[in-house]
Amino acid sequence: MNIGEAAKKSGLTVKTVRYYDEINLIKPVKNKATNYRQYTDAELAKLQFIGKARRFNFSIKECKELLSLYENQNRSSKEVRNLTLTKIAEIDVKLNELENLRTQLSHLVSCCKGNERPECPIIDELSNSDLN
Amino acid sequence: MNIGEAAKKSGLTVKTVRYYDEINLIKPVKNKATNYRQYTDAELAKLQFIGKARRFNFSIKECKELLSLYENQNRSSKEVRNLTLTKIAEIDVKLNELENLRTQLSHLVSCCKGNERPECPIIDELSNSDLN
DNA sequence: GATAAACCTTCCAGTAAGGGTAAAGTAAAG
DNA sequence: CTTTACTTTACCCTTACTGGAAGGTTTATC
Repeated sequence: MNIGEAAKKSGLTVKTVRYYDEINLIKPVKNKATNYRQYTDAELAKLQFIGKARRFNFSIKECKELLSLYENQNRSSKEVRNLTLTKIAEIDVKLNELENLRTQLSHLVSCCKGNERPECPIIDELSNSDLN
Repeated sequence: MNIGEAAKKSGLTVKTVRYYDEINLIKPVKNKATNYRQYTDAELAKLQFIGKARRFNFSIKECKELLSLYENQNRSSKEVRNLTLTKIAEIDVKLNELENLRTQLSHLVSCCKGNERPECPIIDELSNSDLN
């Protein structure tokens, strides 16, 4: 199938699919006559695989690893599991950071009257040179 | 003061400070003879202000807005408060996304034996062409 | 058969927010 | 006088694409 159909069926954009070819993630053969990319069903499945892994927040590099595990019939499920656990740990770090930020910003907002006057505890805090 | 000192006192890298000059965020005067950037105490304070706002997850563009409010003695605290509330809302969206991801990934991990065998529910789920 | 719409191609530029490195000028210390 | 530390500009690299221009191909319509 052509790139447009592959894109539609995988839920990716044509641009993205072309990009995955460019970075050697999923390289289709090319029709010699037209120079069009030709995607097989197996390649479509990989595109779908990548799309889902990306939605699960795996980076392209991690997707490459997952893809090679996906293609390797001798893989151990432990490898995949470990990759996923690492990803969860990263998400936890990010969650913590964001929760802290939220707490601090909420606190600032609760201190700020939010009226027409210039006095603003938020600006005051940002002006404070302590690094917290 | 020279850029090194300004960077150290603001907790930013020299590269970052130079970048802020480049994008017209904080432009110091230059010593004509040496072509070195000369930072005043007021500019140092702004660097510290930006550094803190960045740590609070404000983008450079938002930092520009906050900086102009910081410098505007006639600002209303409402403006600052609204910017902050918007930022909190963005953080909430991101928190939600991450929590969902975490839940889904945790579920997958709990289904995966993580042994030497190739059967892996995580890969199976990623291979599933449903978009969830 | 001509033409237009709907595909497809490559190439170039840009995003956010800097990081890395090189070559070269300047300053301070010994 | 030399070494070391600091500074300058300039350039490319990062992530994961997105947008657009200029042009080739295919399909549908007149």
